[in-house]
Order: sequence, then structure tokens, then C-alpha cells
Amino acid sequence: MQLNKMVEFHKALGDLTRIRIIGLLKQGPLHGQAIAGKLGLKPPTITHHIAKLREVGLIKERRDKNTIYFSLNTKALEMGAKAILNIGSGGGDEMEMAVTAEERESIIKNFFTKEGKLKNYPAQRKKKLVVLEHMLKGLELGKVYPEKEMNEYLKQFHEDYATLRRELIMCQFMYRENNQYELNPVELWWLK
Amino acid sequence: MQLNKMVEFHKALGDLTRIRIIGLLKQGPLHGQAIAGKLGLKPPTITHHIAKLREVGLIKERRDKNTIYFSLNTKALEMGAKAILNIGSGGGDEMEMAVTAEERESIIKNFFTKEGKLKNYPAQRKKKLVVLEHMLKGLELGKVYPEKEMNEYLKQFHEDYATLRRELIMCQFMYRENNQYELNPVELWWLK
DNA sequence: TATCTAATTAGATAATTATAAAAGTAGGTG
DNA sequence: CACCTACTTTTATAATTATCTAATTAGATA
Repeated sequence: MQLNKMVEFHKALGDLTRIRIIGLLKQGPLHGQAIAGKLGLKPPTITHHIAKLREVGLIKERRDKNTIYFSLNTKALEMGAKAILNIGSGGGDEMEMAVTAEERESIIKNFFTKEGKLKNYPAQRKKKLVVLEHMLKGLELGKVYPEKEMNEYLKQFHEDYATLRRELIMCQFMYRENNQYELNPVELWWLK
Repeated sequence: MQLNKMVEFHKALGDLTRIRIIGLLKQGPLHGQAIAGKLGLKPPTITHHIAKLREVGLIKERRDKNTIYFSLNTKALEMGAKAILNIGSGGGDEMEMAVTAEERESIIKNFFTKEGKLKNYPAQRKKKLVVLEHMLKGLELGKVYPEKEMNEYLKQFHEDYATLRRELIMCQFMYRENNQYELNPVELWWLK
């Protein structure tokens, strides 16, 4: 995980109110005013904290009439919590830093054809991450993809979908559970 | 883990400089000026950050002449990181809050004889925690205790050392690794 | 003792942020 | 349409904190 994301993740948990919200949501979905009531705080404060948690992918939400039910993305919590344990083992040259929007654009232009095919696979870790992220933009956060569907999707970028699939897992952009694939929300919170 | 400790733990990790320090120490011990040099910061800044990390039990140190070598307590990191995953499952009535110094003193007075023997074992979780913590004050942070020595130590409080030993593990004040016992620095950072 | 080195403390500044009051928005209902 | 409810945005304030410079402490050595 990129260092900045890791910092944001722990910053999100480094607040008593947000920890208490997590404790509440662990027991099941709740709407904003219910959270405010249980914690003795005002609704705007809850909005503020939910936004912080959402920014790091910890919140799922479902709307019912006027009421929004917030729930905890436990998978994201788990992956985020464990990320610090593997710090430095990313095979990277040193500590990873954020990539600027310009760099990102240039990398994508260099590695993809006009038709969107992957020309070749970057060796440099930083570029690899940008390329993998780019290919995930057509997938949906929270949706579960069977292996066959995953293969079909990746084939649009390159014949060797198996390598791509493996790389996605290795870089932790996706995780696999009994042959089904899902986006890792901790790495990909920026995807809408 | 007490909620406040959990907040402090994540606050400690919610800073880019401290995450980078952890990344460095993961590779081996370093002294203050070396860390400052590698990160491009001044020594006082490193002192500041090391103090934050030490407060939550993440730093071990060894002195050699004038130089202090800091290293990472990886076990503490691991236990702290995983604590959030078990939030709410502490069997507690609700969210645990800090115990005041007065409460603590009163609980200890009630459950121990003048000679330091444990009169009976509290049922209420809050009191249980205080009692267990109290008995650990004679142990050393970072030291490894063989089972036999552990039993001897606990016998000074109660004949039924096996129950005490089990409770210490269950409440995560200690952890066991191939029949050796060690204090959990995340729970017990306040011990000296 | 004087001196050197490494770490810490004290004090100052600039940046971040948790909270709430007040105003605004968006969807649902009479 | 007017009205209600739930959430969000804006703005302000108070508290926290990351960083530095300058001064201080602590230990080792000559």
C-alpha cells in the first residue's frame, strides 16, 4: 500500500469518535441521526467523521427513502489494518511516494495503444501500479466477479489475462475468495 | 484493548514521518541522527516522533556509549494493528472507557489483602482488568518468562496460578510463544 | 576538568482538525 | 405546491501538533 494511503487510513482510526462509530457499525448498519444520538453528538459532526472514514474505503451505504444507512466495510478494515505489517516488503526500491496526475497520464499514454490495448508490461514498480489501476476503472467497487468474467474483462487489455490477474492479486488491488475476485477498497477508494 | 489506547495507537501511525521511521526500523536498529539524516529532518523532530511511537509501545532501545539505537517492537505493532479487528468482542457490556486513578486504587484495596494476596477474582470486566494489571507490576517489559517462572510468580498472589495465567492471555496482557510468556507492550506501555 | 557527541527540552510558529450553529440541499409526502 | 425529514455544506472557534532554533542534559573521553 502506498505510504500516503496508509497514513490516511490510520489517521482515520486515530480519533475516539470514529473508533466508536466503527464499534457501532460493527454490530450492524445505522443511519446518521442514530449514530449522533448514540454518541451524544450533532449530525454535522457525524457527517464529518463518516466522510473521513469513507475516504479510506471503510464505509458502505444504502439509501432508503430519506435515510442513509451506513455500514462498515469489514474487508477494507482488515486489509488496511494488516498493511502496516508488510511495510517495506512491497519489493520497492525504497519508500513509495504519491504519483502526480501528470506522471499518471504520461504513463498511461506510453503503455496503452489508442484502442486501449496494453502494449507491454512495465518493469518499474511505480509504472506497474499506474497501469494496473488504470485497467480497473471498468470494474465496480463492492461487486464480486467470477473467475471466468474476470478473464473476459482482462482479455480486452491483453491476451495473457492470467499474468494480469496474478499481478492484481500480488499488488493487492484485488483479492480472491473461492475463485471469485473483488476490488480491494483500501487501495482503490479513489474509484468514485 | 481499551478504546483510548487504540486511538493513541492509530494516531501514532497516522503521520507520514512516523510511518517512514517504522519502515526504516523494520530493516534494523538505527540511532537518532541516522534517522534524521535519512529523512532529511532535524534531531529534535526525531525525538518528538520516537516519543510518540514509544508511548504506544512500538519502540525498543539499546544504549551504546552516547548513542541510542532504536528498534521496532514488531510484536507490539502486530498486536496493535489487529486490535481494531476485534473491537466490541471484548465481552464487555459496551465500549470500554478509561478508569480513573481513584477507581483503580479503590479496586486494588478491595481485592487484595494487606499482604498482597488476591482475595477473590472480580467478575466485572473493568475490575478484572485493574486486578490483572496490578499483578503485572513486578514483571519486566520485553523480558521472556518460561512457564515455570511464570507459575512461581503468580503463586505469590493466588494458589490457582493456572487460572490467572489463562486470564492474562485471554485479556491480552501477555502472549505465549512456545511455552514462554511475555508482556504485551501495547496494553502495558504505561508500565514504566 | 574541559571537551566532544548524541539526545532531549523549551519555546515559537504554522498547519491541521473536531465540533457545532446556521444555512442549504435533496428526496418523500400531504 | 408547501412541508417535512435527513443529510450536507459553510463558517467559526478552540485544541492539537509537526517542525524548527536555541539552549540544556547526559555520557564518554582526553
